[in-house]
Amino acid sequence: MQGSGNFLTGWKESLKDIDMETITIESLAGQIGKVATLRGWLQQKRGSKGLFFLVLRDGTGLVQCVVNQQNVEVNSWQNASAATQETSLVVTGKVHADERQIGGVEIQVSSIEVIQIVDDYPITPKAHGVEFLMDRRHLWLRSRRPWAVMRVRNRVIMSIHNFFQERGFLQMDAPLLTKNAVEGTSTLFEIDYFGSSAYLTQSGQLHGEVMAMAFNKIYTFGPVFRAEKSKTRRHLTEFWMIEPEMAFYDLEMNMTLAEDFLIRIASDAVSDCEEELEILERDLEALRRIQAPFPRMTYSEAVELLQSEKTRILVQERQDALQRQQSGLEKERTQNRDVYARSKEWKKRRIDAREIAINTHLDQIEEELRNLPKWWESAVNFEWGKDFGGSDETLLTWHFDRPIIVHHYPEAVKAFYMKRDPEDDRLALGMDVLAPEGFGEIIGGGQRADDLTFLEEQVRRHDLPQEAFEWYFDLRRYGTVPHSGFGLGLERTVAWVCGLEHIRETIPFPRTLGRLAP
RNA sequence: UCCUCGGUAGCUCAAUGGUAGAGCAUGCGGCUGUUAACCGCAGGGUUGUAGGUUCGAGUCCUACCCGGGGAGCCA
Repeated sequence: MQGSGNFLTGWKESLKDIDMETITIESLAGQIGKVATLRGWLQQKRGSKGLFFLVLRDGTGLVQCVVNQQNVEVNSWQNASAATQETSLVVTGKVHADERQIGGVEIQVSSIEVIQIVDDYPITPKAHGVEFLMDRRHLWLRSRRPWAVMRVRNRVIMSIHNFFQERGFLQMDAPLLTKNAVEGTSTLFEIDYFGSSAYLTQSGQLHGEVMAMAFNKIYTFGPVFRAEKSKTRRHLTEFWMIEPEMAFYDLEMNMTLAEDFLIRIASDAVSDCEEELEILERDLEALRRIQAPFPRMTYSEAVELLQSEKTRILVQERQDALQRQQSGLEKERTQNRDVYARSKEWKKRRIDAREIAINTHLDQIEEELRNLPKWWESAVNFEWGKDFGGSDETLLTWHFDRPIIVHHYPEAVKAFYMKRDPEDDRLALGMDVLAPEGFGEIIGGGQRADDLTFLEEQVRRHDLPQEAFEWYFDLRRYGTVPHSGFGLGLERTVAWVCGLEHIRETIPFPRTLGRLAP
């Protein structure tokens, strides 16, 4: 059947026929010398008079397919000639090893059938802005970069399940619709629930505690919703959170679990996502350094470090490095302009493109140079008792090459259900894990209050409705035990593993302030 | 809500207050080993909106709309 089917008129039937012999691009390396049939879309096309190079995408990878006019029927040659970007195709040909090509293989095409020719695919293989791409997210997902990110996301999700399942945790789900706010209503999405109001959950925390008292060690894995009006690279209004909750765990055990957990995620990504991380130009060494032990410090120690001479020196060094980069780029730009007039046309175009890249980079450097003094000022004036801001977290993580754990926070900046430090009532047994390289807080958690009287008092102090928490109080009435847990933000974690600047690239369809579609 | 940067061709970006341009994409032509292929030709614009200053505004001023980044808040 190779190369002879008329797909233009009857491709649906034919697809069924070839199903047995169709293989995916990712499995081509084991098919050298054989004839393979591939189904996919045209990512890119190059060519000359009697020769076309088609880059085929099938979702599992990319492969270059060479069409030589002398080796194919007229019909196939016309199909190759007519194929445009994202045209859906069935390609049959011999698999050749070729180290120069993507995936190390190349298809010597014997026939091409077209399923649909495409006109004017909007995402061209050139630079595009964020807004343009996000408006076309349904198509953008076909591109190489989202391909890599989504595959890493999938790997991270599998690592999470494997990690907990291997340790005897039960995966259980918390409800998404809730009657009451856990921590204030300002960040909750309110919905109509048969005439009365309800909210979309912003955490599975309290229900997680219920399940831990029933099943010992559990983890939730589900979406949460935050109506925060934040427009930053770290925020989504809908994101996925993983919340383990463990009976008979204290803060120390909680921190060790979080540490083992992140090490597992990073090491699985390094070993299983080599190709994806290479596409994303991720520094693998940075991920390989994610080893125990993570630096641990109390909030007070963190404040001290933040305001220390060591931080000032780091800021100074960063400033110097940026200024060196800046003058280097400016010098390059000047040199390019000098040679521009006597350059050939193609070279001029390279220089033009490079100038745009340099200008963009210089803008970023200038912005950071503007910010650095403010960051230092804010750090040195930091008052004990406040929560860390984004810049404070970034400066703290600059001191280390792996995630850091900050614990024993002032109780005022932590949730009402946190247990107090028995030795210092001003402190809560909470902990945050801050990812390195400025990726910020990816885990927040702690040991939960297990004393009924204390919790009732806390609910009063926070002006929360007592009756709504009766079921929660029951956990402290009937067999209360020390217990702990934490929440991991999936998208922030994926952004960190992939080394992405924007969190919105880490979820298939991001929901942010001002974006609800596609 | 506040601060800050931006909005020019389908896309990415240029343009001292003085005739709106380039590359890519698209169309046509050329090229048998391309890797963001290359070479030639062509079409493509109410410069976000509304006012104002000026002999003259993409450029300056005012207001508004939309977007990026950040603060607050957070994973």
